[in-house]
Amino acid sequence: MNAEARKAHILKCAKKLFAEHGYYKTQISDIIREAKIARGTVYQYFENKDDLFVTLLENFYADWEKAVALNLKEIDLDKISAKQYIFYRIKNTLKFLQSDRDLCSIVLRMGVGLHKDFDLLIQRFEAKILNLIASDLELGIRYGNVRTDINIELASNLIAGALFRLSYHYFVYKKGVHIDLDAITTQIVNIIIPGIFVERKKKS
Amino acid sequence: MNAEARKAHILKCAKKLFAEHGYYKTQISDIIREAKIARGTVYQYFENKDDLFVTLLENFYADWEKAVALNLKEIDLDKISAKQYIFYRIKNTLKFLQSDRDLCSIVLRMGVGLHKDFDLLIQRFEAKILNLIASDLELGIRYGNVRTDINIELASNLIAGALFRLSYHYFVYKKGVHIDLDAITTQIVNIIIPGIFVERKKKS
Amino acid sequence: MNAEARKAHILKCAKKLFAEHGYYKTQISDIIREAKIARGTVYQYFENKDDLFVTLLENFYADWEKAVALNLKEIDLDKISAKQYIFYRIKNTLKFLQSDRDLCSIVLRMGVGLHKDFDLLIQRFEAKILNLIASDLELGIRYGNVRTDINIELASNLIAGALFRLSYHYFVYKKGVHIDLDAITTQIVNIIIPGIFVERKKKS
Amino acid sequence: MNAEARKAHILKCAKKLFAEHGYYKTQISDIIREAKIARGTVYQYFENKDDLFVTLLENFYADWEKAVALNLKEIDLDKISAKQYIFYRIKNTLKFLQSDRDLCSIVLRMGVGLHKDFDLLIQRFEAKILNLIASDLELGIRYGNVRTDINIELASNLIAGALFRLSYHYFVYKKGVHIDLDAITTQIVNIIIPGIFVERKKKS
DNA sequence: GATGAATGAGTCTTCATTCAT
DNA sequence: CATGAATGAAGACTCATTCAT
Repeated sequence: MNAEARKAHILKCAKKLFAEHGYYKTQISDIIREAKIARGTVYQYFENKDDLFVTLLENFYADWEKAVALNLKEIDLDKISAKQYIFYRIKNTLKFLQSDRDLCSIVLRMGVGLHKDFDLLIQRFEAKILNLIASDLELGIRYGNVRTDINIELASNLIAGALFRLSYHYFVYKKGVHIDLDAITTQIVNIIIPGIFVERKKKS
Repeated sequence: MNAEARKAHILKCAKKLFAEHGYYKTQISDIIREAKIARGTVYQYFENKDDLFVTLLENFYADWEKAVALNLKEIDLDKISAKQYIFYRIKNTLKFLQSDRDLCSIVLRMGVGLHKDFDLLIQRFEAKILNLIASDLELGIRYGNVRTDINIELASNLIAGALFRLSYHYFVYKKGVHIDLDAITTQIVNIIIPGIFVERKKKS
Repeated sequence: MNAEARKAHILKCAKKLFAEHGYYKTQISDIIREAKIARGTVYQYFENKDDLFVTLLENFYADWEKAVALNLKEIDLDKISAKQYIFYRIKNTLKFLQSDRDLCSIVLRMGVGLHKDFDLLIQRFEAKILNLIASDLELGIRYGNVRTDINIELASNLIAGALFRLSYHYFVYKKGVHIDLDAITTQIVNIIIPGIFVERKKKS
Repeated sequence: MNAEARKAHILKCAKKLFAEHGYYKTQISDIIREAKIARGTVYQYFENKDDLFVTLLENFYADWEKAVALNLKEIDLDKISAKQYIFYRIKNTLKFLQSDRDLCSIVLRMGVGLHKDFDLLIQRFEAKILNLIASDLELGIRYGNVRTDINIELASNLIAGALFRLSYHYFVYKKGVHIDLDAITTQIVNIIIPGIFVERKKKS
């Protein structure tokens, strides 16, 4: 196996383990066992464990950049509708993330990266929110407010993801900035409801 | 300080540090320095570091359960419209998450839990996606397809969050299950577009 | 409970635990749980854990001295045979050791004082030696060399105890001193055999 | 130094220290200082401190088994007298225990395994019993009851060892079982006296 | 005297990294 | 280049002892 190939091999094995057990629970010992190489060999190709992990992430981002650039080149803006454009963009984003489950797991870190035990606990919480949203949607369907062709599993994950990210963005990332909860909620509702709700002829 | 108060004090200090540096980068030494107590005192109130962390999470979930139960009691379903109901629900969810920034940071784990260095790298990726979405939205506004009253910062976080969660849900969590990317993308587009796009009189 | 009684109570509880789990595996926590007293109370009566243990041992030795002195006073050397004297002495020694099983266990430390696991391992070895001696005795009985009225269990423990102590005495305690193994073995054989072997009329 | 040799080297150093200071008072730090190796090296060869100690014991037992098997093979039962057989057996047992003073010290645990301080205390007690027995023997010699060719040091250790083991066996190990002290003492006396006492022509 | 929360020195153990072969 | 034994800094946890109430 030549240098290039060996480096790639190590990366692949490490990626799998990082995705499964997180950065801290993955030991060099695990990686060399998985890759069937000697302990010292890792350090021939990577400065240290950090470098190995960072290389993984950077490869991911480089791939992402390339994928986006490629996608943009393929689009002929004059020939497709805005809706088709959006469809195309979203599909390509999903396709990219789908192409490497391990990296997706690492980068999106939802329920990974800590102990298995912690993850389970966190997933329990997320499952609760998802259920709550799902039951609200079902309620809406029964009452005739929500469109019957909605995929509830998808819609509740979509809404939960949106709420989680917005919470993180406004409450953690932009800490200290004053937040007008009513204004934000109104915006969220305005964006989500039209796509979820049954269209009423008048005075909706 | 009585037992109850001391335990709460330790939890508070630990929470802050876990939120800031993640589980693994937070040492017992850090916690006792922050809490100004002796090493052994932590172990008087918690079995071990895990227990401390799990207690934090479990408290959070218990609080969440209580908050949801309380909110549901307050709602008089007959008196409010479906839209008002949604508004109320979303606002309360956000309010709850806003009430404890540290726990929000721990539980939503977006860019937390690993090294500062790794987090920055991951945030860079997320920022790129957010920018991409934002520029698409701006493009849409310029072309007259997207509503001009959309808050771009909010909308792009909403969409990114939705896409991240859906990717995680379908590609990581439901690994192995066959996924029809076109169908999923269509659903996503159908939900998001009505709230984002300018309503066209005909043939939109 | 007055001071005297409380001190005795603590000693009794500690003795039981030391006998069962050894010095190191017995924690102050165990003692105060057993004695149903507060942590600090132990230190009102004893300087430290060592002191507690040493007090136990010293009480034992003081009792032993008293018992021996008492026994000697009771004997009227002129009235009993040498054999009766030996009988009396041995019986009293055994009686004393029997009177306090916990202290006996602590002081004789055979298979106690370390982990349960270690003890089991050591007992396994001792059991093997005992079995070996017992089977030799049975062999001797079959061949008509050993007295049939011998209690094999007792005799093998007696012989094993003798050999263990002599080994310890000559090989550990008197380390460095030259040992003539043949001479010692001859002595041991000369002492043990007459009591074990069948008396032959001639040419034994 | 190859793996085999290094493991043996660690075992040897640990054995020496365990024999000298007991299991608990021997720290990993002591072992690595003695063996002139790094802390981590111990854990390359042994799971933990327990494993190190248990390995020592198990090696000892394995050696013992081998030694016994070998000895039995060497004996030609038809060619030696019963007395010679006993002599041979006892001598080999002693020889084996003599061959490894440290392990002998660990396994026989007489005055080892606790603090030096405790050991001294316990040895003081044992010395008292030994002296008592010795003085009884001297008394017997003066009165013409005990054989003059008896080695008093050896005989008193033999008797003490026998009594200690029997006490431990009947009072600690077989706790709960009813013990007939007179019967036991009679047996002991019957076994010991013939080898110690001067043979009387008549009316013994 | 009794209490038990607080203390912190002392230990074991882990694991990323090095380096001689 | 590959190897894997050796390293030792770092970190979690224990538990005898103290002391304010």
